[in-house]
Amino acid sequence: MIDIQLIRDDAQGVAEQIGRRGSLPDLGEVLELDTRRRQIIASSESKRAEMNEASKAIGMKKKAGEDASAEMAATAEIKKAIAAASEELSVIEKDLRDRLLVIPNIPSSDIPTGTSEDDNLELKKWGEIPELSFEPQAHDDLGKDLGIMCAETGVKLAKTRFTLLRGAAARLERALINFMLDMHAKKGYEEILPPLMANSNTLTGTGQLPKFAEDLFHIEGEDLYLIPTAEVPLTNMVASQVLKNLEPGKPMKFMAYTPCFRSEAGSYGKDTKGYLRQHQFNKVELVKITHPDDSAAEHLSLTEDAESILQALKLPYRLVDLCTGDIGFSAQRTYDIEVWLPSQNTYREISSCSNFGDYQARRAGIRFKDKATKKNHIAHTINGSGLAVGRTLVAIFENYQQADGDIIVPEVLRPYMGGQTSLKI
RNA sequence: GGAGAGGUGGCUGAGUGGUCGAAAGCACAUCCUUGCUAAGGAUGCGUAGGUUUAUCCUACCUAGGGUUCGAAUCCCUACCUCUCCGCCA
Repeated sequence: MIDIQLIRDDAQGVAEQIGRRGSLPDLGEVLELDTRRRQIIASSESKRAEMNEASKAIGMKKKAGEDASAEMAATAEIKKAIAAASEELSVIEKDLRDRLLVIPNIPSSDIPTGTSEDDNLELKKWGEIPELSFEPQAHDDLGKDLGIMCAETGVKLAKTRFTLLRGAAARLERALINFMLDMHAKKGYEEILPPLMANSNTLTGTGQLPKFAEDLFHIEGEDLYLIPTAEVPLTNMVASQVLKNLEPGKPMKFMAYTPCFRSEAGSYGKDTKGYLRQHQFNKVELVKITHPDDSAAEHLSLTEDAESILQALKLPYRLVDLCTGDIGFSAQRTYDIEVWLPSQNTYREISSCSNFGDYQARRAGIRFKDKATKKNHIAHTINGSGLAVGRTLVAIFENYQQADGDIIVPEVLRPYMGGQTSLKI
């Protein structure tokens, strides 16, 4: 949620900034509701004060053994007025909240304005694109030939967009998970093993609900959803809390390996082949809860933490600053890391690292106490994939493939693979 | 799933109809003491909203309804927790 005070101060300016995403939000209704809300609060609260006064007087009289029936009769009218006002108020507040919840975050002022990924800004490229003396094969063909990546079996067991890994691929996926967690542990992230389901309140905190319910798998008959990313449980761990020790330079850092579940509604026909876009995929997620003063710096360093995995695996990638039309609903700035895929002759997203500013934290009620002023303020939240495990496996298959269809195991992973140096036909 | 008990501030825990936003202790902060010394003392210390920004008002004792002039306290519902039984990795 964006700060209502910003809209009060300069609705036009806020609308224009959000408008950089592509469509201008209508903040007029919000502004009207906010004004009306404050009017009703003012009048109903003075009525309540009157009522409290009267009740207190009645109590005194009764205690003194006097008759208070006249005073008691007089409260009836005040009571009616309070009831009417509070009913209108609750309607207005719900309406206002519902509207605020579907307004996206204000994009950072210094990111490129644009309408699609074509307008994203490339910040850097890392690594050598492999010069192959043969036509590179797609990862799913390589996996199929090796007998270790079985799309048909996944479909048989569940439905389309499910894949079963076996043997060396299953082990490689597990090796990647352990490798990533071990790397990030050295950077001070605390490992978390969260629930894989979350309730609607939790999903509202990070912004998936109410607007994007159709992207989630819902558990029938329960207020529970399968998590689309570990961002949801990790960020909401500290929801509704006032953090006592959050200072600049001392962010809270969490990481988790979890499967992620996405309905992929609206992505029909996109990436239907292969292991790139699945209903279920593994991811190691990094989350930071930070002081507002250093969220930008912590965002950069979290992105570097994600990059360090690709560097250790020697996989070529590029770093992209997403434009206003491509960043997510809750984000104010997002750096995407895109890994090179030889069979597609292009870079594909493998990590998305976002700074949400105070947007998620306001929704989730994540605050910290400023030690100097003793006031509470809204914290900032940051998260990023470190990395998407399935897509990393894809990148290894493709970048480490040999002319004969074998796949070399990256050196840093060999200790996690029992010393195995290659996956062989 | 069956039976019972319960949900109060960062924590422990009093409070069963009025002056209770809530005793006490712990923790925390500032200060004092330094022959009670891994201590003693003083003071402060919940969250949010509104506004005429005042040591003013309002709301909040899991959540939502209800009774009452008045509810942390009584009633109903939901959720959650604990104990016992059953089941189970």
